[in-house]
Amino acid sequence: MDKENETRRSIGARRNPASAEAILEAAEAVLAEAGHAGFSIEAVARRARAGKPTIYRWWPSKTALLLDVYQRQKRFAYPDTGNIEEDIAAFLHALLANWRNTASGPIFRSIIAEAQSDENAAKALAAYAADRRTQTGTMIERAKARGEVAADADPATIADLVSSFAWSHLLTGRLDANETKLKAVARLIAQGIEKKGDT
Amino acid sequence: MDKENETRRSIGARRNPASAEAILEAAEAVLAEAGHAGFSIEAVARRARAGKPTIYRWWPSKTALLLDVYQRQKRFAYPDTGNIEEDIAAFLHALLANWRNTASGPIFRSIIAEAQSDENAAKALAAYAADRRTQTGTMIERAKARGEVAADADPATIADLVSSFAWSHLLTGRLDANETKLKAVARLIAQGIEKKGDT
Amino acid sequence: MDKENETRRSIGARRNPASAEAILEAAEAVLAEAGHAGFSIEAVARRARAGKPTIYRWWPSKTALLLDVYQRQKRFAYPDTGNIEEDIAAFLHALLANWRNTASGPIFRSIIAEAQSDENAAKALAAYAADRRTQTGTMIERAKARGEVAADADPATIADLVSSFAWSHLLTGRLDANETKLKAVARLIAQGIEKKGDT
Amino acid sequence: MDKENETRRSIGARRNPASAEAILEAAEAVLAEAGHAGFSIEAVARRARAGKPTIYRWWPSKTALLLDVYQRQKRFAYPDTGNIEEDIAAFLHALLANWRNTASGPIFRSIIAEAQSDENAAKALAAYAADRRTQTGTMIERAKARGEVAADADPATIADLVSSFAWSHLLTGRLDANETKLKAVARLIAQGIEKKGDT
DNA sequence: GGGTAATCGAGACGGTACGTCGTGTCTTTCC
DNA sequence: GGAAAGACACGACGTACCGTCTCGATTACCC
Repeated sequence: MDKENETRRSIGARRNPASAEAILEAAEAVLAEAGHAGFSIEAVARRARAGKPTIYRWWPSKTALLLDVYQRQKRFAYPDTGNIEEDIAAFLHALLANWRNTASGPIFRSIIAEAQSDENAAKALAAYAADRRTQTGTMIERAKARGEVAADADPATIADLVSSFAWSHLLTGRLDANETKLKAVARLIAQGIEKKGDT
Repeated sequence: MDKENETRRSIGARRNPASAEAILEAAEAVLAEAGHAGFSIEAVARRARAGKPTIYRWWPSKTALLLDVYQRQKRFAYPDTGNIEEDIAAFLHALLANWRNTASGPIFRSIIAEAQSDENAAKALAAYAADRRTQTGTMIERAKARGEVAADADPATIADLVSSFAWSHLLTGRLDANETKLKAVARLIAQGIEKKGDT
Repeated sequence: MDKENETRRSIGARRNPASAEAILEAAEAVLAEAGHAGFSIEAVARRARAGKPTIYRWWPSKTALLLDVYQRQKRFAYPDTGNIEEDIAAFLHALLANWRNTASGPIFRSIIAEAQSDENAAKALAAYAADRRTQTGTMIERAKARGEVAADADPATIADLVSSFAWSHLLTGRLDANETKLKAVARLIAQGIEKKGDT
Repeated sequence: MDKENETRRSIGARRNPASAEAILEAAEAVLAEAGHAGFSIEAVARRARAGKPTIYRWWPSKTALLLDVYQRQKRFAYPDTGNIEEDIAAFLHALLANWRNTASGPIFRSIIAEAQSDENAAKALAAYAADRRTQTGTMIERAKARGEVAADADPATIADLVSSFAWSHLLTGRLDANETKLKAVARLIAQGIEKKGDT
């Protein structure tokens, strides 16, 4: 915090980690305070007391910086309650709460927005989303192993459905969805994929 | 098209429909050719051979213009097959096809992107999405009336789940989702909301 | 004043004097309040509750309107004290006071400014200034008749010198020139043109 | 001239003299070609192939730019003939000739016009005019030292009278005043301020 | 006394310029 | 050779006026 109240100088012919750090922190702060609209390289440079070229040297585009900032965000742990319906409900609850209470919500909104016009952002987002689906899919796999889920249910598809629901709430400013609704959705999906009792 | 190769004039103290038309057409063309990134009021004005103030007079923001363009594009009938699972599958299929095959897909992507930074866009999008959920909800209501759906299932929530799935495919460039996956999702949701007891 | 609180209507196929009057009054008021910078046809039309075309119909340009407004201004009487030095001093005093205390100062500034780019204004101003020089010249003629002034002194040139001095004070915001300075200038000129006592 | 047919670049974190030069040249050219009415920052920027912000960075207002252009133009030596009447005549002659034969005349007209609406221009012009009066006043001071001028004559006031006469001729398109008239004015003023007693 | 013609207010139209902001590139100076 | 600093050309932003137009209504004049 106060270690950077003085001007940073070059530390020789190599990247200054303090600058990189300051820039990422500034980017996060700007995003949290001013949102995607106020997020500009200029604003980040001003806030980080860094030169614009320093930013451009290490991040080729606004999108690259956004993605880096997002990577720094901590992720929550996947719930494992032993019951798929409760798992899904807890997952949705934790995801929305995380987006609502940390800087990661605005950041992820920005990335999605950016991905609609920027090719690199689009690729990065697609890759990230696919990875998330796989991760979330393991939750379903576990339930399948427990015999809760029908054999023909595709974990990635189900994960897709769950996170799509979360995304649309993020993108339309509905992160404060009430608990009842989340539970209803969890039940709906759990019921939709449940193993029919050997009928 | 060629009926307006001359300069448009004022037609008195009221809106000139020819200008409105030209602006919407130009907006659509600019969006199609330059994408969301290249979409600016200036570019639209140039293309439409209209003055910037004329655009600002009738559309308070870039987003308002985008939404108008989207409304012009989207022509979409809700399916009614007499079976909720087929209805959902057909709905998803038609929606993704519409986004994929017309200009409406890129336009809607732009609107969502815009809504992440612009407050007015956010409001406009939220209102639009809520309206869509209600519309789509009627599909569920019909099924409920037919006795296909459990009494405690909330049509808006189910519509939300369905359209969220479509949105996330739009936003991550997966409009070419294969038929099997769409059918699987439709079955999953139909099963998740089906009326018990009749089994 | 209150005779025009209602919307003026056409009075048939002829100029409505009430409109002309309202426009000239509004122009004068706008000029007095906002100065040359804030003087626009739009502002005058708004203030006069008149349509812009009504103004353009009767005054082809901003300059024409300005000139008309200036013509409406009352002019002061030329002093005649029986002594040329006092006449000049009184003339300068009255002219500067008139410009300072009435709307005519800002208006005349505007006309001079306008005349620097507008050809018509330039012609009108040149004609007006020449006329003024002739008028003021009569003051000198009288003195000549009284034997105060040398025979070879050209009244128009002297009037030119006097009014130039006033103009430059108007144009550089020095209308509040102190009395002593005006008197000194009057004495200087009077001395410069005095009949040398038959020496 | 042709050394800058390519785009100018930044030369680091300091003012690029080539840009300043190009802007001043462009401003002069625009003024010469389009006159005061067609003189806009946009036009200058276009012509100079410079960005508008570059102009605004160094010249806070249109007038500041105009004044700079005027300073570049005006090269003017004060006459010193050893006789005040001849000095004044030569000064007037040289000043009007300079305004008539170089671009400085139209430019100064523009500045005066601008000063009638723009507050900053007014201040800049007032300061400039006061400085000129002081400069011209030294001509009178010299004559005073030679014993040509009465002790109570104020150099600044006399300079004011002389330059006012020149201004009014500039502003009303009378720069081609004949020599006789200028001489008459010079004699008038010289006579008006001459030291008495020595007669 | 009915039709015509010119007037009125209103305000939209295509434009141009305003002054500001952000973009990504460049160069110098300091470490 | 990295870093801060900040100038550069560019172009979009949203606003204010420009001068022109077309409207619907309102009379006065002329046949």
